[in-house]
Order: sequence, then structure tokens, then C-alpha cells
Amino acid sequence: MKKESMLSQTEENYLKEIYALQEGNQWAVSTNSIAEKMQTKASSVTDMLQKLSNKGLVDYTKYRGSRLSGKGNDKAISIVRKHRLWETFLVEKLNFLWDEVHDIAEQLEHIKSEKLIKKLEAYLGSPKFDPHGHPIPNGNGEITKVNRVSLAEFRIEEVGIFVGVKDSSDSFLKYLSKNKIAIGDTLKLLYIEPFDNSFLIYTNSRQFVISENVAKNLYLKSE
Amino acid sequence: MKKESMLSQTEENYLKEIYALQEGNQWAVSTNSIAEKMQTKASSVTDMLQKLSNKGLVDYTKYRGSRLSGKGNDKAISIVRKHRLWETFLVEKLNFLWDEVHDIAEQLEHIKSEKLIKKLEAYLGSPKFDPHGHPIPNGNGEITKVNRVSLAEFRIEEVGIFVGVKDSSDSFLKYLSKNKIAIGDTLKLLYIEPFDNSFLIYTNSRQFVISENVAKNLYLKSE
DNA sequence: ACATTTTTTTAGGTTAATCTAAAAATAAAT
DNA sequence: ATTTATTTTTAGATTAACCTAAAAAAATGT
Ligand SMILES: [Mn+2]
Ligand SMILES: [Mn+2]
Ligand SMILES: [Mn+2]
Ligand SMILES: [Mn+2]
Repeated sequence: MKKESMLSQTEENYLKEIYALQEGNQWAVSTNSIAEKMQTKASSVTDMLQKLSNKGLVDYTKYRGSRLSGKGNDKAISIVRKHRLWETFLVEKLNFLWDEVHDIAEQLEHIKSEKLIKKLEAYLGSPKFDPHGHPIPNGNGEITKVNRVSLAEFRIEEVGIFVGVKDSSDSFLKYLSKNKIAIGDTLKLLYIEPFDNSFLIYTNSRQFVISENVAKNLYLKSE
Repeated sequence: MKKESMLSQTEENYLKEIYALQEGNQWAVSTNSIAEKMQTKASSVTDMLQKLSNKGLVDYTKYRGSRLSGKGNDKAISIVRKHRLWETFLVEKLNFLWDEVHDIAEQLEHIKSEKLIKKLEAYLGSPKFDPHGHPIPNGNGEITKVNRVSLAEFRIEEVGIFVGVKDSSDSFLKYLSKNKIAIGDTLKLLYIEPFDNSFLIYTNSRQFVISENVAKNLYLKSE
């Protein structure tokens, strides 16, 4: 039962965090950035990086930062997969709101059973995206790549469909719900105010002003 | 988030085990019996009993054994509730077999979210029994008491409905499945062989011999 | 280039949960 | 009532995951 390759919850959380930090760019992630995200001290991170490095999950060079190894990347993706499938379950089947599911999924993602996650996926109808519009890796770790850009990169008059959030903090999700912006909505960028870079958008038959920060965190699929 | 009353998984497992050991009888449970069930050493159990006693969850007297306190009992029941609701989910919704769910539920029962378990219960239609015929405590810790006796206590010619197992080990559950004995089946005791106390029963239009040990682990509701 | 600041690692502790070995208490046997 | 056996507790280590403080390396500023 206790397989050699069994990782602790803590190890899994580190891998997931490193994955999130390194995705996109190709540079090594710094010890401090991990510490910040994990809400721990840099010295604790160093300890863990040494351990993960010994297990072949992370390529770590003293003072130079870390990247996930192939094995570490696979493991991280499998945790992200579980996280997003559980979030989908909580919203689709148990009727949770999209801003209530993250913390519960943080726990559920560590349940150990390949069969469980296979069956859960089938039960949900093999969804490709979670409630926040994040892609759900399939059983082989493949992730649907989707052409989406942040609203902040739109040109005036450009129209797109809101397909996902970048920031998925509870507070941002609550802000969107409160202002009736939901995944699937069509948005049109009307005007950018030069003074503060705020965005005037049109959606659901109304005009609406959002901050640049909000715009940056909305992913749209251009029409 | 980290409530004062938050218990570790290990503490929860100890409470659940003490609960199982003390249920029925009213005597203190011995340190050794806990150690055996938990697959640890007695010295580890002593350590934990001292901790749980300090937290007011267990009434523990050195060398004299332990009983759950009221608070400890409530907590144990809430873990049993979660365990059985998850087992029901796995069987009813994800189509697991009844002999596959226990180990997964051992993990799921530790997920911390009152709201989750409330919603899960509603989603399942507030079931009163889990896939093994064990009663599921309600949100107030109340347990449906059911009049059931083990087949071993039946008299010849007595008829009953199989409503649950005592032993719910994978191997016993697999034995029952293999021999096509399922919850809900009507059973009649035909004869007890004096030589080895084996039981001849009639069910599903056929006769069938089971050992005394099997008979002891079948709970029936007498007709 | 050298001094200062920032980042990262090491050294040395702490806590929870475990272990082994030894001591103490209780129970059983003579 | 002693002796013997069993059960339980204590003492002292170990491991994982954390911490603080100090040392070392790297980055930055002049
Ligand atoms: Mn999430
Ligand atoms: Mn998500
Ligand atoms: Mn079970
Ligand atoms: Mn059960």
C-alpha cells in the first residue's frame, strides 16, 4: 500500500506550487517565490527542495533556483487534474458556488486512488474545463491548449467571450459574481480611460467600468 | 481557518477506533486493543491517549483503559457519518463495488468542510444506510437503531432479510459477492450441522452451506 | 572593483507521531 | 502470599516539516 513513490501532502503541494510558478516562462523559480506562495520561510523551502531533488522530482541547483523534472511535472499535472475535477464535481453536482470550492479541492486533490479519479472524470462526462475556465489535464497529462488572451490586450471595439479567470481567488470570483460577469458572457471593449487605464466594457446589455487589474485577470476568446 | 478544535487525521482515526471498540459494551477499552486495531505499538497509543485525554476527548485512567468523553463521542460519530456517506457516494454514484470503497472512504472521511458533508448528504437523498448496511448518523449524530440479529442466533426454519454485514473486510465482502449473497436477500435457516456448526441456508432458490463464522457476520432482520 | 544589500543556505531547535527497550503496575498461577 | 506473566507506561530516539539566527553566495550600486 505504501508505495515507494508515495508523496506526502506537503510534497504534493510544493510540486503543485512550483508547477504554477514555472508555467509559461522557462526560468528557474526562486526559493523566495516558493516561500511566499507557500506561506513558509525560505529555509523550509530549501529543505524541501533538497528532498524533492533527491527524489528526482525537481532539478535544483544551490543558489540558482529550481525547475520540475519530467517526473515532477507529471506528478504536478496529476494533482492539478484532481484539483480541477473535484472543483467541477463540487459545482456541477453539489451546487457549490465557484468561489467556494477551491479550499475544499485543496484537500480532495490529495486523495490517493487512480480508480477514483478515473471514475469521477467519467461521472462528470470528461469535462475539459473547471468552473473557473481552467483546463483539466486528461489521464495522460495532456492539457487542452486554448487560444485565449487577457482582456487587457484587447483593442478598442474588439469582442470576445469570457472563458476563464487568471486570478481565481475567492475575492475576485465574488467580485465577478456580484457584478454578474459569468463564464460564457460576450464582452466588447468600448474605451480605455488614459488617466487610470480603466476599461469601459459592454456586456449583457449594459456598460460597465472595470479596473486594469480586473481586465488583466479576465481571459477571453476573441471572436 | 485553523480552529482550536481542529483534530489531526491521526487523532480522528484514534477516536473512530476507540468508538468502534467501545460500542455495544460499557467497559473501558484497553490500550493493547487499540494498538492492535491501529497497527501501532502500545507505547504510541499511550502517548495519544494522554493527548486526547488532555483535550477532553477521552476519559483515560492510567493502567485502567479509556472511554470516549461526550465530546469525543460526538466527534467520532461525525467521522463515521462522513465515512459512510462517502462510501454510499462511491457505490451509488461512481459505481464502485461494495468491497472497493472502504480504503478510499478512510481518506475522504478526513476532509474538513461541514458544508460539503451537508451537500453530499442531500445529493445522496439522505440515505440511512451505507452499502454494507451500516447506519449513517444524521447531522445531529443520531443513529437509526434497527432490530437486527446475526444469523448465528437464528432458530431452524427462521426466515429473515439480509440487511448488513458485521465484518466489512474486503475479503468477506468479496466472498459474499462471489456467492451471490446481497443485501436485501431473503434467507431461511434450514439446518445446523452439529459436527462443525456449519449452517445450511436457503436463499435465491438454492441451498447453501456457510461456516459458523460467516453466519456470525451476517445481520438479518427477522420476518 | 569594492562595499552594501538581498537572497539563499546551513546550523541548530521544536513538535507530532512514531519506534525500541526498560521499568512499573496489574493480573494470573502456584 | 509470593512468584510469574501480561499489560501498560516511561525514557530516550527518529523522522518530517517547520522555525530562527547566522553564515555564505549572488546581485546591486557607486
Ligand atoms: Mn482551485
Ligand atoms: Mn479552478
Ligand atoms: Mn468502511
Ligand atoms: Mn461501511
